This record gives sequence, C-alpha cells and structure tokens, in this order.
Amino acid sequence: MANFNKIAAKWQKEWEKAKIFKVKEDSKKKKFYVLEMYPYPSASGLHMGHARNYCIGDAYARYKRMNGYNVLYPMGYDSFGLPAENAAIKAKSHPKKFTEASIKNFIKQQKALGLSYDWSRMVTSHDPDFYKWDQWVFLKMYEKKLSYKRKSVVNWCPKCKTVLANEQVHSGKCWRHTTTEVEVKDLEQWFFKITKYADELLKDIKKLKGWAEDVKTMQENWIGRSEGALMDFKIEKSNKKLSVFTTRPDTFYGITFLVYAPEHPDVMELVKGTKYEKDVKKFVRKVVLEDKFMRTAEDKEKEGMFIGKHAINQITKEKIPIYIANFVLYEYGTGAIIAVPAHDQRDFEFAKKYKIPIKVVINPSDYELNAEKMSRSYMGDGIMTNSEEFDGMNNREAIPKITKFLAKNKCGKATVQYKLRDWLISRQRFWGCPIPIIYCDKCGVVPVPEKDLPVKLPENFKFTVGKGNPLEHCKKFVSTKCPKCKGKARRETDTMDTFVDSSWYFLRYCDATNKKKIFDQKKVNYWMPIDQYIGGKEHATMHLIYFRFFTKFLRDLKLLKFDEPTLNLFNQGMLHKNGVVMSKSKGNVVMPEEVAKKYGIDTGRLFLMFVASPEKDMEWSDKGVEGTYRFLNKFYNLFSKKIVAKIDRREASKLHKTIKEVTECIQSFKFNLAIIKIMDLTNYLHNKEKISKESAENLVLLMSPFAPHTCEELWKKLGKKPFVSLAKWPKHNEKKIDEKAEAEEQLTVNLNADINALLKLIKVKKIKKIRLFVSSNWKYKFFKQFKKEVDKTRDVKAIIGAIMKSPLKKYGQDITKMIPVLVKDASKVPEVVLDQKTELKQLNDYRNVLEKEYKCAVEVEVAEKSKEAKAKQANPGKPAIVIE
RNA sequence: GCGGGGAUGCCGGAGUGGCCAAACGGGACAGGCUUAGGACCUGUUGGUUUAGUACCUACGUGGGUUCGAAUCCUACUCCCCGCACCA
Repeated sequence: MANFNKIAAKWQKEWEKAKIFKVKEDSKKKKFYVLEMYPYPSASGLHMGHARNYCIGDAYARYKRMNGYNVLYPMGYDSFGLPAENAAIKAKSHPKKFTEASIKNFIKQQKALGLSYDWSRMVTSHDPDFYKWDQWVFLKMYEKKLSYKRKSVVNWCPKCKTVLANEQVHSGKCWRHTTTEVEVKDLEQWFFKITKYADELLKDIKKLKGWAEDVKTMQENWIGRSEGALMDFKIEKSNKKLSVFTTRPDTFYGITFLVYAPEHPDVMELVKGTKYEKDVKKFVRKVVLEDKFMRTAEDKEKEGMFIGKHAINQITKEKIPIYIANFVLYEYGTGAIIAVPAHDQRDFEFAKKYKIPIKVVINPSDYELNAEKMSRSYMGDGIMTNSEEFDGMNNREAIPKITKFLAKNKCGKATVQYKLRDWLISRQRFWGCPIPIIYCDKCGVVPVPEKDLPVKLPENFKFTVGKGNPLEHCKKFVSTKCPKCKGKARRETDTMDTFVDSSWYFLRYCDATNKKKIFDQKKVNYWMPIDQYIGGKEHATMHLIYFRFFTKFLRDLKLLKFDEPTLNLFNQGMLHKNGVVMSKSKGNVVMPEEVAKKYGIDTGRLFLMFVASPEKDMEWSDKGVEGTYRFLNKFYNLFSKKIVAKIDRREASKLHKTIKEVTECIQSFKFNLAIIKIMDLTNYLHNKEKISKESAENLVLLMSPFAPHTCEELWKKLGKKPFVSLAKWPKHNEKKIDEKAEAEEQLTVNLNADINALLKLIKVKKIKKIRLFVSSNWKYKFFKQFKKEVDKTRDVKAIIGAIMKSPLKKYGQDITKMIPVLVKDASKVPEVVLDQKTELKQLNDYRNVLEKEYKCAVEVEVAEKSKEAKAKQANPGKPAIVIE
C-alpha cells in the first residue's frame, strides 16, 4: 500500500519549492479568479467542514489552471473580531498574539490540505498595511458624505457589548449569539450610506447570472423596494403635517383613520397639554419598553389609542381621527400610515377593536362588499367605488391616476421606499479597524488627513475587564492633536464592523503588497471581477450585499471598471456529523489531521468531493471514508500494471467518453459525478491485464484536481516531468467514442448475467452438460423493448418514439425499416447479425469455472446464424443460452 | 402569511420524458483467497417466481398530460432555509 502521507508531504514541498502556484498578470493569458470567502482564523483551527469549502475551490482552480488559464487563487484572513479580543481579555494579553497564532495554525492546516493558493498574496485584515485602506475608504466616503455620524435607535448586543448592523440581527437575536436578545439603545453612531445605492443594488441583481435564486431573492427582499405614494394630511388646529407612505393610493377614499408609530416624535408634541397626554405617555412607554421582536410578531394583538387629534383629508375635507398603535413601525416609511380597514387586514382588526368606521372603496368583480357584514378585509383587486371621479375604474389603473391627482392638489406624490437601512459600522470594541476621526473642541469633527494613515491600534496595552470599549481607556490612543488647529483633541474610539474589511479584501489580493495605493488599477482591472466566488449562503444579506456596495462605490471613485464583484457565486453545502452541522460548539468536529493520519489527505479530499454534490449538505461517515480509501488504493495500484503503448478500440472509447463526461461534470460543479466517472474507468482498467499509456496518463490528469498529491506521484512514475498540476487538461476525441464498442461492452455485461444465472441453474438442477451459444445479436435488447411496445399497444408511434429516443438512434434507420415487420407480426423479431465477434475470451473464463467447479461439460461457440435460429426455436425466449 | 429549496431502495446519494428495479459508494448477506483475521476479488441485496432478457409493485400522496412519467402539469401532506404586522 502506498504511503500517501509521505507522498503528500513530498509534493507539498516540491510545489512550494518550485513556486508553481505563484501568478502574475499576463496580458497574453486569459485570467481566471477563483476565490473562497476568507475565513475568520478561529483558535480551534479548521475542521473537515471548512476543508470541504477549500477543496471545492482548489479542485476548480486546479481544473482551470490545467485548462490554460492564468489562475488567481489566493487566501487571507478576516482576522479582526471578537473571539480574539475576548481571549485576550481573559488571558490579560493582546488580541494580536492570539490572532497571529491562529493564523499560523490555519496556514499550516491549509498547506497540509494541499491547496494550490498563491501564498505570496495573503492578506490579513488586522495588518496596518491592510486596514490603512479601510480607513482610506472611510475617508473617501466621508468626503462624498457617504459616511456620517448620527444619533439613532440602534441594536445592542449585551454579549458582544457593542452595536450591530440591521443585517446582523436575526429574528431579534445577535448573529453571533443566537440566544441573546438584542436590546435597543439610542446612540451616536457612524453609518455608511448604503441606501444611496439601494436602487442600483436591486437593479443589478439581474446581472448576477451565476448566483443561486434564493440568495438573489433574499437580497431583493432585504432591499425591499416598494413603489407607492407619499400623502400629506393637515393636522387640525396645528401647523403640522402628517405624512404617510402607502403602496395603495387606490384606497385613498377608504381612509377612516391615521396611525402614528408610538415613538414618533410628533406624537408627544401633538398631545402636549391635552387630557390625552398622560395616557399616551403611558402607552408609548409600554410599547417601547416591550422587546422589539415580540412587538413585531405577526400574531401580536393590535393595540393602540386615539390621541385626541384629527387630520383633514385635503381632497374630501373629511375629519380623520389620529391614533397611535403598536403595529406601526417608526423605522419604515414615514413612521405613520393611512388606515383603510376595508382593504387591509391589520387596519380591519384595529378598526373592529376600536369601533372605527369601515368604508368600502374597491369591489370584487363578481359581487359587492357590505362594510357592515365584512368579517375580514378585502385585499384583492377590483372595481373602484365611493371614490368620486375614480368610480368604476379598475383599482390597478387607479393607482397612478390617484397619485397624479394628489400631486396636482399638492397633497401627495409618487415615491419609492426601501427596507434597506444605512449600514451601521461603529463597534465599541478594541479589535477592529479604528475609525479615522478626531474630535476637537474648536474644530469639531475632523477627519484624519490621508498622510497620517494608518491610525494604528495600540500594541502595548493592558486590557481591563468589563469597562466597555477597551480603547477608551487607552490614553495614548485617545489623546491626540487636532490636525487643523494643532490643539488638544481626542480620537474616535469606535472601530469598524469587520464586514468592512471583507467588503474589499478581494481587490487587495490583486495587488496585496502595494504600499502607496489601495491597489493598482491596472492589476485590479486585469484580475477582477472574481470569476468564481465560493462561500456560504449565510452571508446572503450581509457580506454579499456589502461587497457589492463597496464595489459600486469604488467604481464611482473611478478605481474600478465594473459594477459587480462577481457574477458567479457558488454556495457550498454544510458538512454534518450525527445529523447536525459540524462545528466546534456542537462538539462533533473531525479534523483533517485525524483523517490524514489514517488515510492520507487525498482520501479526505476525495471523500469530501465524492459523497454529495458540492452544493448539498452532506453527512460525514467514517465508513464512507474507508470506502474512498479503498478506491484510492485501487487507483494507485492500477499503475503497477503493465503499461503498453497500444490502446484498443473499446478502451479508447471508454477513455474518451470519460474525459468528456468528467470535463462536463467539473465545469458544472458536479464533482461527485466526475469522480464516479473516474471510478468507472478505473474499475474497467482494473479488470484488464495491461493498460495503455494513453489511459494511464489521462486518468492521472482527470483525477489530479481531486487527489493532487497522489497524481503528482503517479505522473512522475509514468515518466512525465513534474508537475501534473501544471499539465494540460485532456481533450476528448469525439470520433473515438464508439457506440458500437460501448454496446459490445454492454453485451459482455449481459453475458455475465447469463452465465451467473446458469451457474445458479447448474447448482439447483445438477445439470451435467451444457452447451452455450453466444448470441451475435447485440441489438436484441432493443428489440425486446420494441416488442414489448408492440405487444402492449401495437402502436407505431410508440415504436418510432422508442427508437428515436434510444441512444442507438443512429441505428434508427436500420430499425425503422423493420417497423412494418414488427407491426405485422410482433413475435417475429428480425435477425440482425453483428459484424464483430463477441467476447469469447470472457466466456472461456466462465467455461473453466463451470468445468472445474461444477464438473459440467461445456461447449462454447459463436452461433452461426442458422444454428442460433435453431437454438432459439428450441428454446424460445432464450436466444443466448441453450441448455441441453 | 410571503419567498426559496426539498421528499428516490437498509443508508448516503445520482438520475429531469423511452437501454430505469434506478449510477456510484457504504452497509448486510453469500462465495473465492487465507492457518485465521484483515486487505483484496466475485456475486446477491423490492416482491412473486414455472427462475425467463418473465410478471407484479415501486422514486412523499391523490389526480392529469403522453403511445410511454422518478422525470412534465395540478392539488395536497410533510421537511429544511430565509423574511416576517414593511403600510
């Protein structure tokens, strides 16, 4: 048995020595950029679940490289973040220490997997040479008014002790701490104005041809564009306006009340000094104190109250009561709504509860609604009614018309509303990129001048536990001079969300060591966009929106010539063990080292690629790994066979078919199927005494993306120059794929089945003498099908259909000629004699078995046409075998 | 509720209109090899069975399209994932 570990170590060294995966721009070669989302270097290292992700990318990168592309395939680390900081606090040390140890370990593990990264391009986000450019981008955004600070209601995770972006709140819980309720705080925070790009981010989703539908849908929903109208109402005895957003201007005449979100600032102003003030205050406090997620649960009972004020509908001059209610969200739209109980379920429930009138303004096309008798709202389309000049119109048509009408009367206008909020990037943590802002008592908020970048994190610094952001306690960091007036000033202590780093790291790979610029435009425009991005779906509304936003922003700075970072995104499935996702916290991890030690890493890689298609979740199975190991050994041992120059027709056919299929499978990320095809060919060759040089070499090439070390070794063994990793991917020759040869092989398989059946018979019936006729009629099987159709239906259509759909349709002509015969007399299967002799050798092997084991006399002959006919006559239904 | 994805043999998982009782692997069983075990090799692995290249029943459930359905349409059931009172 081969020592796969020794082989792996040897070739990893050779690769490194020869620097074969190092690339540079080459305008003569077509580029290909393969990228896996860069990982957070967790202290516990990477397990097989991570390994799967990298092996997918690696196999693909290797495939592309062998196809002559100039492949950029880099790796780096998302090395800022909480775990390292927490570990540092616990150990009274510095996060940098932990982070760098973890990175070292990660690199070691990834190198042991044999991944073909260009390590010279590694980036780590905690490196000042990297985060300097985070700060640079921040300042550019500041310049363009796309980064700004404002006070707002923010999500606070008590475990992280920092704020979170909307995207990082999942069902009211922190994305990292799935059991921790997110709290609401009112704080001054830095934001990126991603909403400026909302429309483009949405519009360009349709450019993302190689993204999974659900990821695109998630982004669409997240951006949440709705077209509608803003409507203004005058508030009675006040100079204030009540402004609302609605997608249903067609229900305008059905408005019977208006509702504010309780925390809307106008509410307290309106009730000030009235008898409602006390109760409103009480209600608002109750609602606001309630946890936000609970409040917005759909089954939450709708509650609210009248605030004693009315607004005037400027068209109908009606007086409309104003309410506050828990189901109205301050964050969306204008924080106030029109309520049309007849045509909105929420409004309906509220109206019923508080006895507010219901007014029907849209009737279904087939009946009329009765406001008194309605048990629920009618949300469908229909014909306008009670709507003055719009009566009788289809409500869909009325939407733009009413909007226009309101605009003309200066009490409304068409508008577009998004759910997407600006990206809150402030974090009250140490281990992140400092926001390059200085506060001066005289000059106010002053951005750090570009020449002073990077603003570095302090290195010699002792952490104090539980006192908020540790940076605040670092005097050396906080106190500084104002860049404008040189007076005393203090630095911003918030650091940036780590998603800022991952929003542009893929660009830095193109020019990873540039000291002067964020990157060289020429280099970036050569490599970008990413041709194949690989990563998990969990980032659908976080990283995968942010990196699109950054790309668009940098394009607007004229640094990039494209709109989207990648058009092709592949989402790999999760690796499970014992039915749950493999993870440290679940305690079910399998480490690549364990697997490698037992079987060699190529076995591990092969197993990960083989068991399921890469996009599916798969279950880890120790037994399955063993099976893969058996196969790899078989594969390896194949090359101890005698290798000859000549290839026979059948082998050539099989080989070229395999080349074709494997290539197609890899191209479409069906790596599992590609490996099956390779297994097939391996097994076929395994049963031969000697194999051809052509098969041997091509087999190694086909297998090399999946088991690169083993294949390097075999490549050398075949007398080829290193490296198979740089060798040319084989091309199939369509002419060599020989359907007849394939069919003959099928016949051999059938023959085996026959013989086995015979063996059984002999055993049971103690037959002493047997006479075998090998049918030369290899098309028999197809006639069987046709005969079946004929027997059943006697339908010419079926027969023609069957022929034309069969893989033998190129023989369809011969067969079609026979149709009249078939139809006339179904029992009369015409003879078709094959021009090739069948597998006598194989048959002889079986004869030996029969004679030796069962003491049964056997005669074998290829049936002459007449003899076979005779045999068939004697044994109808058994044309191939005759028992005497 | 809305949106997306699923349901295939003992298990993992291929298969998108006709060589499908269904790739490949695992497991189980039988046989070979072996002092024995392991490894390796061969076969069996839905049911019936007169043992046939047979028949029946089968790819979540019911209906439909078709000469023909695991595959297409439709309704339903269940599972997973996202969003969730978004006006």
